[in-house]
Amino acid sequence: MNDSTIHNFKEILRKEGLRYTKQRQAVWDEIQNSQEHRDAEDIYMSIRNNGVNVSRATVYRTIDVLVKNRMVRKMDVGDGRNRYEPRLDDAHHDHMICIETGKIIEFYNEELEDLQEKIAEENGYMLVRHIHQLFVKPLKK
Amino acid sequence: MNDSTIHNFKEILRKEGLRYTKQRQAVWDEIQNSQEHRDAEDIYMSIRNNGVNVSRATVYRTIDVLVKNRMVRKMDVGDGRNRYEPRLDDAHHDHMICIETGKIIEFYNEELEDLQEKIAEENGYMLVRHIHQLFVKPLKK
DNA sequence: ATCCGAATGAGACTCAATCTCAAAAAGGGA
DNA sequence: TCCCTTTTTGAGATTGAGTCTCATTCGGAT
Repeated sequence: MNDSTIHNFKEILRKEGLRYTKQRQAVWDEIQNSQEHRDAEDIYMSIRNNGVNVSRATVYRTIDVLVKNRMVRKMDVGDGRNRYEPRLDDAHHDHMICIETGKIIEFYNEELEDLQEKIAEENGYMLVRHIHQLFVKPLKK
Repeated sequence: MNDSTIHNFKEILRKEGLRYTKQRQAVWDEIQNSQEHRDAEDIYMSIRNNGVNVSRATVYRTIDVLVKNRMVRKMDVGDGRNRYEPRLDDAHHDHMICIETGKIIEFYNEELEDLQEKIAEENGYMLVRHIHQLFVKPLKK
């Protein structure tokens, strides 16, 4: 974590009328510091292993704030546990999930993004957000 | 339901080594007869209201068989309850969900389908299946 | 009609996520 | 700094979709 991110995080808490606590900071640090796609239990355990006392309730509550403020992205990979990743830049991407290894690959394709907006508009709607996951398996060599 | 669908359903049960029961038929009838995107509880309640005694366990178990045999499509709309719809023809489509009304609109776009395969291949993978949902709101007039 | 393995169903169980509420902590004021 | 009010925390209870258990019932081949 660096000064600017602490600052931003505090700003968001202020904007939301929430107090700054070490538990909330720990949740944001934990998500921010590992650029992976982690579930809540994983985040919870890591924080505890780092010596910060925190409860699952607080982890979930803080994640909600972070998601609402677009600092964290929540993704449903279809196995019943949501995964979270930091939105360090604002660059959007979707995910490809290997059904053999469980590996998650990020991808971004401009044409795909444009096409989705076009489809929504053709139906009289405006695109707000989307879920897009490709379940794949390795190409045979 | 008509003769050909009963026939197909029985064929599938036979292929799977499963017996034909009125509960299994009732689940398939219920999904097949309403072309909507319904959750398991809804399907379960409708069958009971039609006077057929069935349990949730049987509803879920039968849905699994139908999904496996591509007679029913399972969709995760992200609210924790899966929705099911009959695959009457084999035509694939994705969904657009209006965040204001909850309405679910089906769409299909060839270009989009091709693009997804291309993206998977560019990354060394083969596309197996995908989840694609557009969350939209009505265009202002 | 009989028989035996498969199917059913009531309710227990799982597990991620949410809720409860007493106790602890934040932070503004003096 | 200490006080005081309000918010936050956390342990454990609760929820809810979906799965599992196992005694009982049923399908269907012979």
